[in-house]
Amino acid sequence: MIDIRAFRHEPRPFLDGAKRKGAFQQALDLLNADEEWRAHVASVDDLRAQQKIDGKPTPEQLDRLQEIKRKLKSAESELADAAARRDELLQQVPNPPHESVPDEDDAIRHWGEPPQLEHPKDHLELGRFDMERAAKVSGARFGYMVGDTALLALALYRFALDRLVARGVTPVLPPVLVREEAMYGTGFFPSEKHDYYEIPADGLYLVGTSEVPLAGLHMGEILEELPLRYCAFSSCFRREAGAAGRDTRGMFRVHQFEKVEMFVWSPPDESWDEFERLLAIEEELVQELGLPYRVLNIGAGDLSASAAKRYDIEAWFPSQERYREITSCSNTTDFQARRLGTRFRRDGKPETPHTLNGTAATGRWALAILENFQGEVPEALRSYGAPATVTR
RNA sequence: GGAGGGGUGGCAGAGCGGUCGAAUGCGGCGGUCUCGAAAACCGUUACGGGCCUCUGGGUCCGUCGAGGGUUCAAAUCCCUCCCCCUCCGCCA
Repeated sequence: MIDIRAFRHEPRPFLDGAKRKGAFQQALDLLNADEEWRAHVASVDDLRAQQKIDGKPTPEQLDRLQEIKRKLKSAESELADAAARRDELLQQVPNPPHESVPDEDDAIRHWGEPPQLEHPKDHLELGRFDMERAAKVSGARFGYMVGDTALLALALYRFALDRLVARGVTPVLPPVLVREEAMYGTGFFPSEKHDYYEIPADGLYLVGTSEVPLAGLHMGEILEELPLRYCAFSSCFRREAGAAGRDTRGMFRVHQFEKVEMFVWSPPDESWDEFERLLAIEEELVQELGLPYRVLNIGAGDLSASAAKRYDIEAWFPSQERYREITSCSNTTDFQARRLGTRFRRDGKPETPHTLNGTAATGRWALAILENFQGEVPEALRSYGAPATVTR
């Protein structure tokens, strides 16, 4: 959520930002709801102050105190209503985009050359994926990766983890089943609730990304030292309810995949440097694998509510003859941290840190590797257990 | 899954209807002492919100796992939920 006090103090940047993300009216409404809320806070606080008394009250005092109690009851319920309206709007006002965010997606850089292939085979023809049996066992949009293909994917995750650890990033194997609070705190709920799997019997949810358990790690804490740089390997689960009819072939878009995700807690004044560093790490990984790609500076309208800026890397997919997303990294500034209730101490005073996240490898990378090199495996992955050539 | 025991400040741990945001100890920070340090001693040390502000702060309100309730008054009494620990069972 946004910093309501900053918004109150200087509304313009937040209103402009909300406008770019299509939530101008909500921001305007919030300003009014907040003013109303503050009026109610004042009257309730005043009544409570009158209610204070040391020791036993005299009979005359008792009459007055009972009268105050009655007034308080209605004042408190009005306050609760005002707070609910304010909070609901507060959830809807997005993090303003950074000034360098364009209106439309902007390809800021290309690297590598798409391979010249007469008749490129796609990943299903190159690797060993068993989609039919997965459908039998789990349903549509699940897949088995078998043999060399499984080894390729595992080598990829281990490679990414290894490069990150070498940079001092702390590796984590997180829980992937989380409580509702973690989903709210990270901003995936309530807006995208239908996109994730729920375990009703236990009130838990399967995470769509390990960003959730990584962000949740320091929920409600006051951190003593920043930055904190983590990466996690986990399975990710997405219902992708609205995606039917698109990318249905093979493992390109499935309900379950594995991912190595980076997550950083940063002091506010360093987060834009951290952000560029995350992108640089992603590019180095993709470059070491030799995948041709482009970098997109994502347009304001495509940003999530929490992201102030986002870079995607899109790798070339020969079978589709186009660039497709393989990473996404965002600076959510203080938006997500405030919602999580995470702070850090600087000069003895608590402040809200910035959080950032970015992809360091996913199963989709394995598809890009198969398709771009038509079954040959990049040197970098061979020491992590992948065969030189993937056979089916 | 069964049976017990607990959740209080950075940590440990008192308090069990008003004088309690909360004893005491440890830790942290500042100071005295010292060539310096240790020890000792003195002081200080939770978070959030509203309003005011000479941006140093002032003032009022809230917070003792979370949410409800009883009461003029709740860390203390009642209800629901969450979490942790111990023993047994089960399991990788």
